[in-house]
Amino acid sequence: MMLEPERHQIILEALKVKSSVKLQELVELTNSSESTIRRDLIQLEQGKFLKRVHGGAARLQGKLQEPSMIEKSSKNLQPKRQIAQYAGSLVEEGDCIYLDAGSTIFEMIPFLPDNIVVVTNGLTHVNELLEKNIKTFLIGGYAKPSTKALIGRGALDSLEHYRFDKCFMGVNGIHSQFGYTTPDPDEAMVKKLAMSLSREAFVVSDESKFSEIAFAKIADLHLATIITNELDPDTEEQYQSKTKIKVVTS
Amino acid sequence: MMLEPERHQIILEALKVKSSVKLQELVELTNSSESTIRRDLIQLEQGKFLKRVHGGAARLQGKLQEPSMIEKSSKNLQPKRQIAQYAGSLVEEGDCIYLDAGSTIFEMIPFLPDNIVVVTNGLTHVNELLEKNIKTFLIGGYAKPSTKALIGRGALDSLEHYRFDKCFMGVNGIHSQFGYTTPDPDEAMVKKLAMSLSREAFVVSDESKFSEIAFAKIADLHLATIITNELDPDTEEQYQSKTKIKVVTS
DNA sequence: ACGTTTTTGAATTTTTATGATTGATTTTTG
DNA sequence: CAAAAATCAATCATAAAAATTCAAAAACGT
Repeated sequence: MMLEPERHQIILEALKVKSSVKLQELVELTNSSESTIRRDLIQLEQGKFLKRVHGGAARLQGKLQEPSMIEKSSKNLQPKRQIAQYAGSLVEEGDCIYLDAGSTIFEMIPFLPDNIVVVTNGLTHVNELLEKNIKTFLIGGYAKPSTKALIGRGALDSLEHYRFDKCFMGVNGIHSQFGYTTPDPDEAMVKKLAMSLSREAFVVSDESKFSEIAFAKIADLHLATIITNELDPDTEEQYQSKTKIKVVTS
Repeated sequence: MMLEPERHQIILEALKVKSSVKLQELVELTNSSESTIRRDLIQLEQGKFLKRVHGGAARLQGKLQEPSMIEKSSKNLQPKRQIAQYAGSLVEEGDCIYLDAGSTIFEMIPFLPDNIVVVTNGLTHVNELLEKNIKTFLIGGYAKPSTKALIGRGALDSLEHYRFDKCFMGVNGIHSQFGYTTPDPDEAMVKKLAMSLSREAFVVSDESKFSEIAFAKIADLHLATIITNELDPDTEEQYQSKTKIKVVTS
């Protein structure tokens, strides 16, 4: 028999060689049954690692698979969606909110009510927002090629014209002493300003960011409510004392 | 048997070599039946990957194509693309330019040098620009759902922070008396401001916009150089007297 | 070791993709 | 302009694959 992550690895590796694989090939490759492979494919599709087609699976174009992405299987992605769903439920009709760039926040969009106004610095969010008929404003700024976030002076200038009921932020590090951090100082400034313009700020993050420190500081812990999934009790207690945390359980 | 994505890939590869393929060729290439290929072609046409023609399928020229297509002699280029190519050739290395939203201006992007800075209000332009490694800034503003252009007060505020060597504009009407016009007043304001911030302004348009008048006025004729394709001699003379016109011939 | 939960594989029903067939439409040919 | 040839759209039967269900096996925590 074969462990689940090992099979997933084999499937993704097979898709690196060819742009599509037949289900039967995967059955032979892994010595598992059809049913098992099917279940694997369902999981991997949900995690946006591949596209399922009749007869097998195909690589999805547009997304390059980073090695780090392969390791985290769909197990880490289902919780991510749960967090997003909860965060989305905090937004009320008529709200005016700021959405930070990045994939974590992107996941929230399907769960937003549509009678709201959204301001964002995430280029990738716009199509999704407009399809939901949400009134969308973009701030200006330099379009960062890697993340398609708008940053820099233009972004800060644009932001100054707005005030928000709520804002939702992605971060790279959450640390009890150093607060919220992210690698790019320019991005940090945008996040910091957006938070200060909001009546209520939320940091949306999975547990992997806790006790991490990135290069540039955004703000102190107490300036936002953290929305995350299950933590080990020690960590949870440690942070509960510093700021509000909402733990989303399955 | 063969998986669907694999067939699709073969079809698209075939269209990279030749500008059109016969259905029968695809049948042999893929060992599938006519019906299957027909169904594939319908799908691919719906996805805007090709155009279906009697007897097979043809490449469509609107989409972004491989760099090979840039090398094609100008005689094969459609008028719109010819105009775009000429407009692109006006941009010099080191320039800082403004690109208006809209499909006409979008066509210019493949013909731009990459050592430039671009500011734009066209959301759809950004991906294309970044893929060419062009330093790209977006202005802020309301994201208009139909055209994905950024307009409104946020757009005007953002623009004020920039100055441009050149700007390239799309318009809906060019009229010897009423000047340049476009249907949306908010868009007109953005265009007007961008033009006034540029050392040199260019209106890029095919001949269909001449003598047309849309609702909102952008600017007088003499404030921009018009880049267009062949006009009837009367029209050309009429406008020559009011502003500079570059007529691109095949 | 025991009961519980999760994972797996086989058997089923349902759905889907395919290729052949038909008649209609378009293009080519005389 | 009409007849012939080619291509197309629509329908249908069938074979392949997907979803569903259920029981056995493995992993897990106590």
